[in-house]
Amino acid sequence: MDKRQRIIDATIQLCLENGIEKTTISHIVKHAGIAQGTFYLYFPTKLAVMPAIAEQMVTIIHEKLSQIDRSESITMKMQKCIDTIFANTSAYQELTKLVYSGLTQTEEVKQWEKIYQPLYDWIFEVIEEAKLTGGINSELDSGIVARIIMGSIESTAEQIYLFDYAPTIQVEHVKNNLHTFIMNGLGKNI
Amino acid sequence: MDKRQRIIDATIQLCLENGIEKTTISHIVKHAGIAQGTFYLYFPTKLAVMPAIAEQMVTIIHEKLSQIDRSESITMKMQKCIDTIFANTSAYQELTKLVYSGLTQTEEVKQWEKIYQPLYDWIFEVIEEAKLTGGINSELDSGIVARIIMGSIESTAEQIYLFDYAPTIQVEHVKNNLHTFIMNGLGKNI
Amino acid sequence: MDKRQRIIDATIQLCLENGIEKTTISHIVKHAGIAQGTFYLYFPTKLAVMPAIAEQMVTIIHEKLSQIDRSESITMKMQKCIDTIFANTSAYQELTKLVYSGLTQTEEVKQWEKIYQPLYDWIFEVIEEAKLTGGINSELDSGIVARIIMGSIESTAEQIYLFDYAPTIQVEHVKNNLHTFIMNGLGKNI
Amino acid sequence: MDKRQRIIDATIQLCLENGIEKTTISHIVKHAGIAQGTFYLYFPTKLAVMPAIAEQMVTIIHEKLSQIDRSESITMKMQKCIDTIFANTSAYQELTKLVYSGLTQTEEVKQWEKIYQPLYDWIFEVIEEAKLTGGINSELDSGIVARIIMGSIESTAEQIYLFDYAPTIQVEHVKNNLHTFIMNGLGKNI
DNA sequence: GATGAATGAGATTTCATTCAT
DNA sequence: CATGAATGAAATCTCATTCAT
Repeated sequence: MDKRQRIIDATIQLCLENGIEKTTISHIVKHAGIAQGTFYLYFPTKLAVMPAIAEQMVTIIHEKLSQIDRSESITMKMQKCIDTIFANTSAYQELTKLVYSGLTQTEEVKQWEKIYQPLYDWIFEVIEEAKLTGGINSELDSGIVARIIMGSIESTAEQIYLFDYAPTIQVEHVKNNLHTFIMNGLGKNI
Repeated sequence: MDKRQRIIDATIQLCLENGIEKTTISHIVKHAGIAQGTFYLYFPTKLAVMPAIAEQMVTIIHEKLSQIDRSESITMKMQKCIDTIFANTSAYQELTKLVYSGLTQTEEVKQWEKIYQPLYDWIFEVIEEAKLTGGINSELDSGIVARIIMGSIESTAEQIYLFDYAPTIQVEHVKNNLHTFIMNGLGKNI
Repeated sequence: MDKRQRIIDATIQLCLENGIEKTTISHIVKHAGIAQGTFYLYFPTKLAVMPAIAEQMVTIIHEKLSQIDRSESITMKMQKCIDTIFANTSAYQELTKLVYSGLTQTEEVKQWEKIYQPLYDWIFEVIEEAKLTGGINSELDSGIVARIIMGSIESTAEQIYLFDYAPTIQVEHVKNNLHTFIMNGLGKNI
Repeated sequence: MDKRQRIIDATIQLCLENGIEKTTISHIVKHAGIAQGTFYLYFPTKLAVMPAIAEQMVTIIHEKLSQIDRSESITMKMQKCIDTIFANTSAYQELTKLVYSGLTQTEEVKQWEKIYQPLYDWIFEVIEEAKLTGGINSELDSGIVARIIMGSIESTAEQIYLFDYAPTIQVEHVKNNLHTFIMNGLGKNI
């Protein structure tokens, strides 16, 4: 019904199937079941749809993170955060690729920061809280470290699921290393 | 002389100037000073040039890392590694974007792992050596952590230079946080 | 007005002037006064226009045959049929060639039968009527003989006009032989 | 070994597989295992290979016709001629198509007459002999009728094998009609 | 004779964009 | 708001032909 949403859905599906380059507005409108001209009533270009897709994906992750019990330890929270990102990257491998290359291809790149904000905020809160409750003993800038952590989790997940590093069987081993590294990094247990 | 190299060079330069989308094969051949058809003798499509570019970029970084004195401490080496990646990402912002979206758009994705191998190996050696000389006291898997570290450095650099996070003035502050986080992560000073 | 018809007309005219090989889609659209992309809204390839042309040509011949008075003798009708096919092959030499090689080059070959049907039907009717009125005394299968006759007329006309057999001056002599042969073949005058 | 023959063979095979239009000199030389430039030492263009192919095909038919016993009756000879052409068209359906459209596409068309000469001559001799021995009582011009007959046999065979007329099961029925028609046409048995 | 990398004119094809309905 | 036929600039891609080796 909602034409805007139908455009987004069609774009996701087509890009997943054929890649961004080969997905054209003509294909999108055909797949969305709308007229050629209608596209332009909602988006100026094909790449302008990407932020909407990214937003949708970030929202999914954020919802999962929000369900984590606030009273849990930072160790546990970070564990679950890693699990969530890994699960998401695994499930939406191609979509992740899509969002990445979609965003990097345009001036929309700058929006990345804003779209990711909720995730950074979530980690930020976790760190700040841990600082207060003595969960960690860190001198680090929470805002910056939040980004570093999110980046390291994502890039590790990508290396595994997108770039084919390591047999899938070792995923747990990698996740454990990553978790230890991050907790160490935050100065936990010192 | 070498036509293949001239195609790669032209592709890099044009993509840096105008972005991937707007760089066409027609532009490339014109800039490379070769005939239209000659392009197809070396690459089947525009995107097929990307792995060659990625390789070249990794080579540049690797050469810089190789120049670091082997006798330096791991702390110093990691510092210089961060500096190198940041400098590179800053200098070749667009090329970085290019490599990223170029690689993710094709089946070549899987090559990424292989192309990056030299960089992972360099960090791996640094960690292993530090373990031996007592520079760090880590139980972590060096192969995995090498990838985590490289990922965290790159993603942080990208957030700064590509996604416009943080005013440039704070770059040193971010780098310090990143360095501390990594060294902590490795279990240094425990 | 009708873009499809304009494409067909332009294709015919250009192929008559320059041959099929040298007629390009670019030429066709220019001559038809439409945009390059418009061609592809109606036909996927140049050769896909051929069946439409064949149909048009058969229609022309069929109209001429239809004008022949039904009350004439089979001898007269066959004479006029020969004259019509010869005149047509002579006038549209290149178009005939075009239709032939156009149709044989694609999967459309099978359509030939269907397109030619009206001509076969016309001869079929003539033979059947002659059988009834005693014009001929033939045991032959009218459907099959209709095709044999049409084939012999066309191939003879082609030998003369396309393959340059016999000086033009002898055309009447050839036509007479052909007519006698066909009438004999049908068992006339026995 | 013989490069000329290898070009011809490659051209036949490739045209049978992909059609004339889509067969390029590049494909031919690759398939023939010779260098790009070598082609031009033997043929000026792709279509210039066609007469060589036609010649090859006509030679095959002519050899079969030559094996027919000279002492047989014209009725028998014509029967065997029909059988030979039908068998050939059936076996080399695609090659026939190829030769046809290949020849009609160029100025080489005029060579058709010359290439076919041996076949016309064979029928010519048969008719002339029959005239002498009283096998037929025809006033027709043997040279012209030879062409008419050959044309009618070929076009009928094509209708059956190329254009899909009539179920294969009726082939004998068609051949019988054709034979009767031709013998009648020649004035036999009057 | 034979080679095959290189050429580049020109063909096909695509597709974002418009605009009258 | 919505449509979709038409556009045409510009892209990709082909391929006959050449020529230095």
